[in-house]
Amino acid sequence: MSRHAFSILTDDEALFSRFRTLASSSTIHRLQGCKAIDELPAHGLIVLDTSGHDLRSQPEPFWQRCCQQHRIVVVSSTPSDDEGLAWLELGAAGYCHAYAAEETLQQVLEVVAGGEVWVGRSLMTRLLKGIGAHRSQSSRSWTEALTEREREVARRAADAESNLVIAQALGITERTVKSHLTAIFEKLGISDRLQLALKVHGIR
Amino acid sequence: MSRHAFSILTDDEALFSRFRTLASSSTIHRLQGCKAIDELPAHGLIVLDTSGHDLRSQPEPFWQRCCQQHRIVVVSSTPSDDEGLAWLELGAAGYCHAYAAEETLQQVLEVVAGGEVWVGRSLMTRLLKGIGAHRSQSSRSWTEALTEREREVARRAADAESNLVIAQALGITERTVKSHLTAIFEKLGISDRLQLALKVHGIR
DNA sequence: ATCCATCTAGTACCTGAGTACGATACGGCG
DNA sequence: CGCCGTATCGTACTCAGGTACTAGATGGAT
Repeated sequence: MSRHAFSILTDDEALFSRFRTLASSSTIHRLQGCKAIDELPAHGLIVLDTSGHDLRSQPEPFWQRCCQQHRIVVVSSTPSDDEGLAWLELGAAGYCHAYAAEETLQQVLEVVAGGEVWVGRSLMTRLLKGIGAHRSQSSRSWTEALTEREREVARRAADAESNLVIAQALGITERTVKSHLTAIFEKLGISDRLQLALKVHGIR
Repeated sequence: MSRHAFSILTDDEALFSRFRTLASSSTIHRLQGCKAIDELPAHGLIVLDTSGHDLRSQPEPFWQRCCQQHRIVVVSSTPSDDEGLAWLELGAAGYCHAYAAEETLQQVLEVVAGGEVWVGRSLMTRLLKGIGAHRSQSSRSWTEALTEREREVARRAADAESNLVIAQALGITERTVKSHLTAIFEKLGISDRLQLALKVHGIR
C-alpha cells in the first residue's frame, strides 16, 4: 500500500508526530492556520484536528466550502457521534479518533484518498438506525422482558414524565410507579430513568 | 499491508478468481453452499456474493445470525443502495460492487477485518441525508445556543454520566458542572437532564 | 477604561428519585 | 389447595440533582 500525500492542521505536537510517521516526510505538509487551506490545490487530502482553536474560529460555511474543494479527514481527541455527524453533514470524508491505532489512521487516509468515505463503527450504527427499522429492532429488545404495565410506565418515564405525573395519568399512586420502575431497572440492568430513556429510544 | 484470511461464497468462477488474487491461496477458503457457514469458527471474515442462488434460499434471520457471528462483506454484481441498506441493517460489515477495482476490494477487506464498517460513497450520502432530515433541525438547534464548554457537559450528561463523573473527566469540580447545567437548562428552556438527553439525541 | 461573556467555584438548601423492607389482593396453574 | 407472577400501596431513609445567591479570574469588544 502506498503512502499518500496529505496536509495537516493541528496545534498538537504529539499528534503531528504521529501523523508524520504515517507519511514520508516529503509527502506530509503542515498547515499554519486554517487560512492556508485556501492556498492548497483542489481535491487534496487534508487532516483537521478539532482540538485546535483554528477550527472554531471559522464559521460553518467556510468548512463546508473546504469539504467541497478537498478530501477532509477530521480527527478528534475527544470524539463523539454528534461531532462526527456534524462534520460528515458538512461534507467531511472521514471522522475518527485522533489517537486511534496507526494502522487505523493509515487505513482512513487510504480509504479517503481513494475517494470513499470513512465512518467508524458507533457512528455507522447510528446512521443505520436513523434510516430504517428505528423502532422495530431496538424497541423489540427492551420491551420483551417487561410486563404490559411496566412498558407503559417505562415509555412515560423515558419521555421525561415525573413519577407523580405518571401516577396521575395511570390512576395509581406515586409509590406504585416507583415499584414498577424498580422492577424495570432490575430487569434491564440499569439504575435510573435516563439510562432507561436511552434504551427506550434506541440509543444504547 | 498484510493480506487477510477469508471465506467466500459464490457461484461465479470469474469472481472467485478475482478474489483469489487478493489473498494468497492458503488464506482463501471457498464455501460450498451457505450451510457451510455454520461450520466456520466465529468472528471470521466472509464474502458473500448476492448473485448466487444460495443467498435467496435462506430467510433473513439466518443471515442476521451470520452477521452477528462473523464479519460479513456482501458483494453484488448489480449493486444498489437499497440492497446495500438491507444488508447493512441485517448487520453486514461491508457492501460493495463485486467487480470494483482490486485495490478497493482489498481495502474493503482490510477495513472490515479491522473491525470497522465499510460503506460506499453513494450509500453513505444517502445515510447522511436520511439522518440529516431528522437531526438537523433538532440537533443543530440545541448546540448553537450553548458555549463550547456547555456543549461538552451537555453531551456527557445526555449520555447518562453523573455530575461527578463529568467533573472528573473535565478536571473541574462538581459544583462547576452544576453551574454549566443550570445555564444549559435555562438556555434550552428545560429543567432536568432527561429532557436534555431527549433534545441532544434528537427526540423532542 | 469599561463592560460583558465565559469559566470557574463556595455554601446552603430543597426535592425528586431510588431503595429497603415490608404488605394486600387477584388470577392462573399444577 | 398452595405457589407464583402481577399489580397495588405504606413508611422511612439516603442521595444525586437542581436552585439560590454569590463571586474571582480571564479575555475580548467598544
